[in-house]
Amino acid sequence: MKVLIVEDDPLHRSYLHEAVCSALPECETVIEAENGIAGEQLARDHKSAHIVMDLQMTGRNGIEAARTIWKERPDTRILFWSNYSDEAYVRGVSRIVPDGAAYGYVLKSASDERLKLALRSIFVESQCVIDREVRGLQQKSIGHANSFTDSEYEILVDIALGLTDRAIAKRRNLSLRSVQNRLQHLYDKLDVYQASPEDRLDSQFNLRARAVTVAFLRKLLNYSALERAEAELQDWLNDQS
Amino acid sequence: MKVLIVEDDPLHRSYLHEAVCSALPECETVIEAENGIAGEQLARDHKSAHIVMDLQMTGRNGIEAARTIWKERPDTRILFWSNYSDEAYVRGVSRIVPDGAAYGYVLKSASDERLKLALRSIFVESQCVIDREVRGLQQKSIGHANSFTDSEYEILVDIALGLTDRAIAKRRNLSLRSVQNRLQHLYDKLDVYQASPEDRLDSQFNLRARAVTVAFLRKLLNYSALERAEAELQDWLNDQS
DNA sequence: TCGCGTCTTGCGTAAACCCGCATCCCCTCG
DNA sequence: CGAGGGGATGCGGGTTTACGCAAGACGCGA
Repeated sequence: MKVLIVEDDPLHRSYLHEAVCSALPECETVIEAENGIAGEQLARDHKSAHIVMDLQMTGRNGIEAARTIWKERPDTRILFWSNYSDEAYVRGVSRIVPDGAAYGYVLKSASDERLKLALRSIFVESQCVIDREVRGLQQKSIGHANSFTDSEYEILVDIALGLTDRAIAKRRNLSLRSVQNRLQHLYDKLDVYQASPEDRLDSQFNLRARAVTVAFLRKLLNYSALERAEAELQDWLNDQS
Repeated sequence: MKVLIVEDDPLHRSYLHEAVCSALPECETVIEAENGIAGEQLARDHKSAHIVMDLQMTGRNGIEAARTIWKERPDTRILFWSNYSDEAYVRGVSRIVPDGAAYGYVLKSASDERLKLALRSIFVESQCVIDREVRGLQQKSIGHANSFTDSEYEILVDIALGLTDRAIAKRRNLSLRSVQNRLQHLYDKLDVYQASPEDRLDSQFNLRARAVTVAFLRKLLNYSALERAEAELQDWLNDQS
């Protein structure tokens, strides 16, 4: 068995290395990459390797790297090991995982035990292991109450990128009014309407900008999500030319 | 000599602990805190302690913690040890450092040597040690060309929070037009006007939202800055009531 | 096949934004 | 002390947003 570790923090990398060796005695090779690009390359070079991947890396982040790796070899087993359980990450991951792939998501705050167990479950038993906390988010993200549908999330990203209603309409193939319609749903769900109930009507807030802010504060969006979205946007803009 | 370490990642914490012991043999006590709140408390309990602090922590982050610590004891020596050199962090730190205080800012990517040298310089020699890369930012942030004045930064934060022009005017004691004036300067500097020169005039972008986005992508803003700004905003809103 | 909820569109309006043009005020520099 | 530059304001108007109202469109069980 081979394991590829993709993690940019040297301390965490060596900790992982040790954890892998101790949890998987049958593993004879451990390879390390310190960023997403190198990780993709090494994954190509070592076709049979299982992967442990950090999500937050500078440059090419874990989600992007995982996407290209899975694109080339969908049955790769990947364990995401992250500091955070931002909804943006969780959503990002579940958006790219191929059907039937075995993968995992454990938080860095988890105990040694938990990490080792996850390593064995995924790489030996081919089981999915999702951290309880992350799982909670996924559930909520599907159960419709107070959570976000894909179309709402989509439009959230679009305004976060700074597109106009018109541009969104063009991009998503909708009428102007539909875009605005979706926006209203978004505003409702994000509860952007200032907590001041019987306060004066001057709402103080620019709904569009405020929506992005509260999404950020709620971890619905984060830097990495924005970065990816911006890249996609640029692609689209080029196609448009 | 006493040293207080404030850092939420256990691996980094123990690494720091070791670095401190080896760089400062004269240090007889090392105390650890795993978040900002605990850090503030321990700083109160150990008046003479020097501090090494992480910036990015969940809950109360390093900048907030440092601010209250410095408020109570302005001559405390603090070494910030961070993963990033986002302009938002650099700006946040230099905004709160008291006159004449000895402090430091080194990146986690720095070598052992660099870290140990910084520890000795600050805690023994009372010198300021700013990482070269961070220093670069600070300079640029003062040299006016293509950098941001405080008033521009201020209004950037305000729109990032989602305030309307009117609300900003009230908050900053400006006329509506002045707010819009500053906004235009901001848009200029952020170069929000779509890179498409001779492209069709439909600018695709909602300037206000786009400005926030590019500020984020350029690390002029980050989560922690938003969080702080939001807290200040809430205070202000309450005063308004 | 009917009925119902959800999503999409149009129309129309009031409010918020973006911004060129033109004063004023204040500070600095020669 | 006068010239010049930068920021604060007013005025005016063209755009874009936010959103109520209402008519279709689509899908899905009874």
